[in-house]
Amino acid sequence: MKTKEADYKYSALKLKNQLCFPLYAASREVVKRYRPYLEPLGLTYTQYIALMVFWECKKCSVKELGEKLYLDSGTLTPVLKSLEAKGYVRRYRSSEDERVLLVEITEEGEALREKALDVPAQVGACVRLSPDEAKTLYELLYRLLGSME
Amino acid sequence: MKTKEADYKYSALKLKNQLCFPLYAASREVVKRYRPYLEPLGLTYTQYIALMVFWECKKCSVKELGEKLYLDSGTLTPVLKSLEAKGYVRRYRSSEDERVLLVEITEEGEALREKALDVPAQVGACVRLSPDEAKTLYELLYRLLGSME
DNA sequence: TTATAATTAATTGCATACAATTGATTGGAG
DNA sequence: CTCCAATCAATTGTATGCAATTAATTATAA
Repeated sequence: MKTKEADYKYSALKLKNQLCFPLYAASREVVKRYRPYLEPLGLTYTQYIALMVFWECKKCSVKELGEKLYLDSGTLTPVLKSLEAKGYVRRYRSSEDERVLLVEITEEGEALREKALDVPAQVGACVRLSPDEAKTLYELLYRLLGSME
Repeated sequence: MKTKEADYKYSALKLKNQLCFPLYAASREVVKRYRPYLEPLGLTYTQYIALMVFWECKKCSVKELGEKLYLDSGTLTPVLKSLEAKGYVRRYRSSEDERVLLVEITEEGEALREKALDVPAQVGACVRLSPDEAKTLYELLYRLLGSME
């Protein structure tokens, strides 16, 4: 087989022709940018986005949280136990359905919201996309997520 | 503080207003879609993209591989040892510079390329974005990656 | 009612990711 | 030539992610 034919045959297997790879790489690179700002708050990125849910809805079940974050109990259980150990959430079984574990934010968890106020802007400053580009990227990512249901 | 004022104050901390979150979620969801197609080949996604590099360049150092994949030796060392255990790559120190570990694809590794030929299209079928959308997303992701150097 | 199916978290096992450190080797300044 | 800094991979320790299984509880069908 000639080189050019092989190039064509295998072109779909080239890293440069993948959509998933820059998605995977960019995701990790951006998450890394959170560390300098979250570490002083004693939070990891996963703990931070979990808290973000509780800052908005105060209380929800592990299942609901998992649906919002696209994570399962295998990942969330240790994250929530860690947040509970830090005093930011309470965990307890629902009295109406003992299968359901409810998670509720504490006063300390609420207070952390103030300290996190600047995090989005600080991380945003690391990412030099125009507002238009960021908006388009945002919309395409949600379209991608929605297209995989 | 009134509710509307609080809404405004904390709007940057809402999950829906994050660019990173859909990036993080979409990345994991897409990587998950590889599993049914990579498992029969005995590969994980990380092993697959590492092999993708070797299918193109035959041989490179851990450092070079890390630059291409945005991964460090802490992640790559076990991945490469696993690929070596499966017989897909060889690992050896450079004779010119003993600090450098060279990784080279084997015949078995080359052969796997044939079996992986359909993987990109199979995963692509799970993602229903138009060619234009996919192209724009691809470009924005690389722009994002480049903007964080 | 009662046996079975479905639901929900937790657990287990494995494979990353990555910061920080270590160890071996090389390069460079004086 | 000789330290000393730099480089490179491996190691260590921590925190995910996730598939698969388990355990407890609830819903449902016969």
